[in-house]
Amino acid sequence: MKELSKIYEPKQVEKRIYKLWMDGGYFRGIIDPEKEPFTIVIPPPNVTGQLHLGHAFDETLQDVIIRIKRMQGYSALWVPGTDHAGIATQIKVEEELREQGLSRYDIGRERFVEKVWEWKHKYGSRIVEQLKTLGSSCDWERERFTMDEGCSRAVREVFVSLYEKGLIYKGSRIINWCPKCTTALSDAEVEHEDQKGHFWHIRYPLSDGSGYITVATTRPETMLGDTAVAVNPADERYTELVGKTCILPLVNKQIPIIADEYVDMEFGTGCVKITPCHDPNDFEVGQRHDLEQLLVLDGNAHVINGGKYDGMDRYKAREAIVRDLETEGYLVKADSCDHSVGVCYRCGTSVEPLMSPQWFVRMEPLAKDALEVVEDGRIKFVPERFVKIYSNWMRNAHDWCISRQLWWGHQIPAWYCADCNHVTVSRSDPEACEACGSKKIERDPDVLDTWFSSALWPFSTLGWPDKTEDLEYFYPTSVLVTGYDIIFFWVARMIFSGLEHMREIPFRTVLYHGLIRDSLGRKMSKSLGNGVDPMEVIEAYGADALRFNIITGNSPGNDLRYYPERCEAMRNFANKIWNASRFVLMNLTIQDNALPETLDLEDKWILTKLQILIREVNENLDRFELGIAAGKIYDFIWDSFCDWYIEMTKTRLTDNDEERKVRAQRVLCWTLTQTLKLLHPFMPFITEEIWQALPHEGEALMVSQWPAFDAALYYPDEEIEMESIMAAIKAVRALRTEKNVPPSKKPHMYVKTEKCDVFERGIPFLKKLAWAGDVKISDESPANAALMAIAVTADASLYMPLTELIDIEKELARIKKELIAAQENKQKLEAKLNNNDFLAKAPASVVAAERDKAEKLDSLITKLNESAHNLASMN
RNA sequence: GGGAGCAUAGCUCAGCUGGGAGAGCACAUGCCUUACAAGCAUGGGGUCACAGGUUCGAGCCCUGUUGUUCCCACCA
Repeated sequence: MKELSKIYEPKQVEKRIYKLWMDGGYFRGIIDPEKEPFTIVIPPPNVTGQLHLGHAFDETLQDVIIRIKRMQGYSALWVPGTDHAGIATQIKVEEELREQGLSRYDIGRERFVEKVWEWKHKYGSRIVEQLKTLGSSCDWERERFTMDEGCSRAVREVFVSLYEKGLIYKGSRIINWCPKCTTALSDAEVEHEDQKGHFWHIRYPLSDGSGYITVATTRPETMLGDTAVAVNPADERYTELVGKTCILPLVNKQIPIIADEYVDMEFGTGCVKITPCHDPNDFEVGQRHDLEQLLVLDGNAHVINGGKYDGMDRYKAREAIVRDLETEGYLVKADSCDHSVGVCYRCGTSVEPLMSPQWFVRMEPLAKDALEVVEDGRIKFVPERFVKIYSNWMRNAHDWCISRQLWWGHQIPAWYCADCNHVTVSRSDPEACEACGSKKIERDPDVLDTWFSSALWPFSTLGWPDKTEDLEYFYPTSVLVTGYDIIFFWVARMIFSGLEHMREIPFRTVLYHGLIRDSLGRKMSKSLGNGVDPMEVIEAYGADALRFNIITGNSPGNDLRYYPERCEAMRNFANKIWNASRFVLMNLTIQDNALPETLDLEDKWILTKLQILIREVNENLDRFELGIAAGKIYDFIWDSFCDWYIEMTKTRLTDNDEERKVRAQRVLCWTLTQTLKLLHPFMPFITEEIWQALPHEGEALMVSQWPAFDAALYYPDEEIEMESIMAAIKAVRALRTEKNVPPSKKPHMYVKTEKCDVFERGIPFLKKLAWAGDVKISDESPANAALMAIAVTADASLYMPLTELIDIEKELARIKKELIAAQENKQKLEAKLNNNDFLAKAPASVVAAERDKAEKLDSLITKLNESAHNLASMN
């Protein structure tokens, strides 16, 4: 490394280091009764997907956490895996087929599913490789797939057992149907967007010829399926119409006029057309009034049972029906209006509510416990505000439609008997109907919602339904890290599934993160073309830079804007560490890595700063404040270690005194090592690379011990002394900058202070860091003070004979500015200290601290006044 | 219709259980000070959205207002 370039080149390091970890087997989760387990299961990315920045965000957070826990001595396990992603994957394969002019029906189910498996084998490893590139320390020997043998068995077991408990049922209900994906969707899979539309007012003639009743609708095409018109029973306008019938225009069918509480008298005309098969409310009304059910749209959203409109697409039918209504004089008016339209979350097509026989999970019995464990804190949400969102959903969750009219997925284990209609639901494929023994049974063609298998992920990946050792040891998992956008899809369902099947929560804490947006705050999407490929970022800046960019400045639950410039800054940081380490190595003559027996002032200072850092970082990490922790490590390395400590050691490293030299080396090396440990979870590659080059014990940084606060290395007095010298150095630098004095000019310096012994020890630093020539320390003012420039701190006045360079006016102005600021501060403090309320009510420590500040300020003001006076006399 | 988040420097964002406003980038000035110019030093720049309240003390807690983003919702 000593020979290596001035610039850190991640490309030459990352692959090699990852291999070192893999070869060492450090990622393996090992069952060890002596240790406490710490488990994370990965939110499985789509098996055929590509890593995007959202994944990078998610995985980085998990990797940071698992690496910290591993170093803290837990038996850490991060279970990786991928999701079969029903619709998404099926669509991709269908697209490929389409390029050959084929549809899935052309090749048939069996061949199609084979093709998807081929696709999975072709692309399934891509995302895994990308995760590795990012540095993810997953236990790859435990990698799982939602459709692998074990997970499939878990799915089957869960389905059958829920069915047996009556928690899964099949029924004809209104579901959300995507005409493009030609499948049912769950409520969670429907997104709502406001669209401009019309509110059509349509006259339905009364059968007895006594007039009309006017209804209003945004979807006139559904009138083909109307089987009633409803009014509110309390609505006096229509009381006498209830019980009569009216004639459905265009269809010329008599339908009843009924009274139902559901109707809002204030809204529209107060009359509602009832279409039981195409609207959830109307369905309910229909049930209450025993209305006829008439389906008028098929799976492609083409009209059926609609006479001359049959075969028309739903929008074409709407146009035609409106036109006909107008021609025939039934259309009263068409108001423009905004209304909320449900669209498929996959393809964006407007979903069609329609009645269809589907499988459902009964939510009410499952929701109760799931609600409780989150509300009573057995499962902790970070940040807490998501509890409310979760509770609200869980309280109002409708039954979950789990059947999908797809081919790729877990096929529902239900067989229908052609002879007796009995449904056989079974853990193993049946030969015959369990009720009548008939062999004429046929399996339900539908598959399960992808999220049905994801819901089992925390325990199916650990071997359930078998009672495995993994399950025994690693379940419940410790932290789940995921985006707040899938609380309902995934988190909620894992919680009730864990409780139902394991009788135990699936995880103790859920750490939510936000979405990654582009630099303009927009969601990253294919259509906008604003997506950023993490692989390209890693190629350009390195995985560590990407990781650090993502972690710093983000707080739990908040969205993150991605800024390429920030990656550059983080790359620069990596380079900074690289060069600091090069410096340490260049000067290193020792073979072991231990602190020296004697410590100098600056050593005690940096060690104290390090202890403070360790304490704070650990506190932040306990609260999942990863960004704050990372920021503090950044500051320590760049400011404390590089800009100050390394510079300070230079005075010793060039010394002839061998003992002093080695002391500096030891503290440098030890401090760097501790710092690398703290930084490792965030920037694993560069830290490991450097650590390997430093004198060390053990095989790898990633399995070394995490730093703990050590009171024996905490020297608060020396810290204050050193900071006092540093303040003097800063003041001198400022003065020199003010006067444009280059570092090459090294004037004599005279320090007047009451802390002579401290400043005696500071002489080398004043020479090195404040570019002083000879330095004299005294508690008296120099004889020729009037001819000198003065820098002032609370503990010292520093005089330099720079008369010829001084612009006295400017200097006076500067000092006066400083004086005014100090006096203002003093006034505020005085006010506080003269306030009896403050003295009486504020904690004693705060009062003492304020008094201390006041004393320091007094001293500073005196000195500034002195300087001003001197300068004025020179003028 | 219900709920939540956000509003802090030119930009993007931190800011812990209330105790003198921070970082990165950008900007200005000066430095090749033999680890690093992807660097060093120094500096300018903020009515913490607005209005009340609680408190000895508010960016932080409470109430309201405005702007903005998002989530949920079966008024056709």
